Amino acid sequence: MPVFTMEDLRRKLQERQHKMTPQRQTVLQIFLDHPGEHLSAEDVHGILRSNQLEIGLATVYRSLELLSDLGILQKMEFGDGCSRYEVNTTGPSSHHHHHLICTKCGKVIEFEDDLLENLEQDIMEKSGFNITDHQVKFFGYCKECQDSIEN
Amino acid sequence: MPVFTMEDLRRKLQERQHKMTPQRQTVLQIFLDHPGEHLSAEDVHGILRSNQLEIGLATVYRSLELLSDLGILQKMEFGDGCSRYEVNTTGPSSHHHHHLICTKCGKVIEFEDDLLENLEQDIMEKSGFNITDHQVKFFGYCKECQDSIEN
DNA sequence: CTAGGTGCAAACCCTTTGCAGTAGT
DNA sequence: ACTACTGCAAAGGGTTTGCACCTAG
Repeated sequence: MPVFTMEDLRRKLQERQHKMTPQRQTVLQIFLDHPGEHLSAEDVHGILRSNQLEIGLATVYRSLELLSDLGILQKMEFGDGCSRYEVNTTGPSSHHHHHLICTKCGKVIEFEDDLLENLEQDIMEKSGFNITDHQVKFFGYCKECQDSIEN
Repeated sequence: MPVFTMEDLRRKLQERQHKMTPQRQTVLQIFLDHPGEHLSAEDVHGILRSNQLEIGLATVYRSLELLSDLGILQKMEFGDGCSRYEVNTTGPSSHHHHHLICTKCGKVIEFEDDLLENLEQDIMEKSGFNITDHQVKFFGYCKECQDSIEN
C-alpha cells in the first residue's frame, strides 16, 4: 500500500528541477488528510480556505496537474462536469480500486479488484497496445436510491 | 446486435410524449452512418454542416442528451475536454466493448469483452448496488507510438 | 390548438494563460 | 542570482439557458 510522503514529493520534484513550495506541500497534505475522497480543484480550494490557508485557485489547478504528472495523484471524471483527483494507487505492487457511481444521487463508492490484471496481459498480446493503467466505472443505483425508488 | 432504427426512436419518443423531429432523426442518422466513431457535439455539428444540413449547436447538444436519456446513445469522456457519444451497445443480450486510449496520440481503439458480466453480479451481491452499466478504459501506448518512442 | 422543440445569443462554469511580482535552490 | 512559482484577472472552450418563434401531434 504505497502512501506518498512529503519526502517522495521532494524527491520527485528534484528529479525534474521543480521546486518544493509550501503550496504544493499543502495540496498534497490535503489528499493525505482526506483518504478515499475524490476532490475537485474547487474542493481543495474550499478546504484550504476553511483552514485559513488561501492559495490561488490557478495554483491549485497547477499543483493538481503537476502532482498527476509526477504520478502522485490520479485524475478522473465522474461526469459531474469537473475533474477529480485522488492519491494514485496504481503501480506494480498495488491493488486497483474502481468506482460504483450512483446515477441518481451521484454518490461514488469504491471497491477493490485485481481481476483485470490478467485481462490486460491478454489485450496487450492481442492488440500490441502497451497498457499502463486502467479505469473501471460501474453505473447503477445505490442501496438508498433503490429504496427511495420503491416508495 | 441491437442497432437502433428510426422506428425505435419514434417509439421511445412517444413513450415520453416527446416529438419526432427532423433534427432528432438527423442526429441519430449520423451515428448510424458513423459506426465505431466517438463523436462530440462539435463533430456532429460539423458533419451536419458538410452535409448542408445546418442544425443549431444548442439543438445538437439537446438531442445528444435526449438520445442518451432514451438509451440510444451512450455518453463517454476520453479526457480530451469534451463529451463524446456512440450508439449504445449495452443491454441484456449485447456484448460490451471497451476502449484502449493511447496517452500519447489520443487514438481510441475498441475491443470486445464480456468478462465483467460475472463481476457485476458479484459486486451487486456484495455491495447492494444495483448495477445497470459499466465502462472500462485502458490507458497506454498504441503500436505506432511505441515505435516512435523507440526512435 | 397546444405542448413541446428550435435557433440564437448570452450566460455559465471549469480550466488555462499572460504577466508582474515573489521565492526556492 | 537564476529560474521556477504564485496570484490575479482576463481569456478560453465546451455546455447550458432564456426567450421568441415555430411545428409535430
